[in-house]
Amino acid sequence: MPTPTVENYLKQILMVTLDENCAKVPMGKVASELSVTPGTATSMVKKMERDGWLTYYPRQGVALTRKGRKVAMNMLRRHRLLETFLVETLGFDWSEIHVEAEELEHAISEKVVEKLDLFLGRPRYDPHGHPIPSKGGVIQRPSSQTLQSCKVGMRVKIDSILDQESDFLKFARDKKLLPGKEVVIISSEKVADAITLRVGRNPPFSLGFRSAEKIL
Amino acid sequence: MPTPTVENYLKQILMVTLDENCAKVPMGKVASELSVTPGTATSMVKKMERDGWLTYYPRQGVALTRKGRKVAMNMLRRHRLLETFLVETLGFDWSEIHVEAEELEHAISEKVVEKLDLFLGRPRYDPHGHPIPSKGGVIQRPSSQTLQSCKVGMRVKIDSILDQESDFLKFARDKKLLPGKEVVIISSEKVADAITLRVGRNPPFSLGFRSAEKIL
DNA sequence: AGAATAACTTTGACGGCTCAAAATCATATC
DNA sequence: GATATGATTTTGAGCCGTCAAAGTTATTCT
Repeated sequence: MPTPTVENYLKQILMVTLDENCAKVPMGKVASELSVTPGTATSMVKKMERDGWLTYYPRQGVALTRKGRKVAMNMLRRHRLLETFLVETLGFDWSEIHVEAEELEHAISEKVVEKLDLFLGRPRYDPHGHPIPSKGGVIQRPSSQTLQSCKVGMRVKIDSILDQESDFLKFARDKKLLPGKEVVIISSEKVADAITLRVGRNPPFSLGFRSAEKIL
Repeated sequence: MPTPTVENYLKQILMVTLDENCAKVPMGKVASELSVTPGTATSMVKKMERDGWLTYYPRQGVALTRKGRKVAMNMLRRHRLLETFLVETLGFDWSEIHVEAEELEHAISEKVVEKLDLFLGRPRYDPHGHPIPSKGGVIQRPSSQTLQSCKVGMRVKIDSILDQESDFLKFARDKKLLPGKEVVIISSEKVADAITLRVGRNPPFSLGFRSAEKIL
């Protein structure tokens, strides 16, 4: 039932609640996130409340209803599945896929989503390492941060490695960089785009940021 | 620049001209083809004329302009490429794909179309057996080929001339280059981008490849 | 020709989504 | 507490694509 525009509002609102971890998303955020004037956001949000997608607390923000959240999750699923497809199957580069997926996610039917999911081997993470919600709308809570975002000196436990590339996984195994292990961050240079770390007593080694993003 | 709706009108109009082989598509046909009321079709068509997509002959029908035809061909290409993908890659049944492709064709970017074409191995026919227009907008007419693709020395019969431009048609008439006539290919120089041919006993003359593409 | 019918166009209206600009409210500051 | 600043809401407007219904023109059939 939702129009593509509503789907976009829903998805964007969900993404903010998700990574801001707050209950109400303020209108300003909604507007900027959707690149729309504040007035537009307000009127749109009112219509969406009228249609039961969210509840609107004037001058405070919005929160998705159960119904809205379900659709939003589904959009996220589509988006991430499509991104995976674009990279994995069509050979797109990381950087270009977001916009493409943004368009396609509204046009793709549930049936196609399913077939795509199957074709891709029911992936759990998209090329950025973000978890793909299941059909039912359940999402793996990151509950952890990427290695890239850790501060120097921190001692952290590896939760999971998002990359599927066998080369990378092999490398990680060599370095004992495995789920459950504890590592110490020795340095993290933004300019050099590299992180140096040590696992237990093994010799230290470095990782590019791109790789570091995949470690939780 | 065209909106999805305009793209639909364009594609549908092209399809009618193509398989009805008539120059002007009557408004009734436009309306029914797009499942809108006649009034809607009229007003839409007027806007489209204003924007240069087609020319509108009141109470007679519409004909695509060069610009409109180009976009329409591109839509056809997308549609058929997508249908091929849905069947070939995702394992859909050929009966269900039309509606799906109809939605996706508006959302898919040129870049994705290209990658998809490559991924599918640049297919020439879709699952229904319809020819897939090339990137340039050329469509293989069933049972005929473009003049451009003929070998030197071949003697071929003109099936039809795709261009609507009166200048070109006048030129063709002068040269007796008409449907039904037989022509002999005298030379075909890829580097010079020209084909020389003779119609019957008339003096030979040359055609650029661009023009030659329009002769089946 | 005259009338009936079919094809097409006009008119007036609406819902979706958007903007700019003015009005209002909430908060931080002095 | 009064005020300035920033966030939000309201108002008035416009474009797109659509419909229903009334009006016009062409065509066909006696």
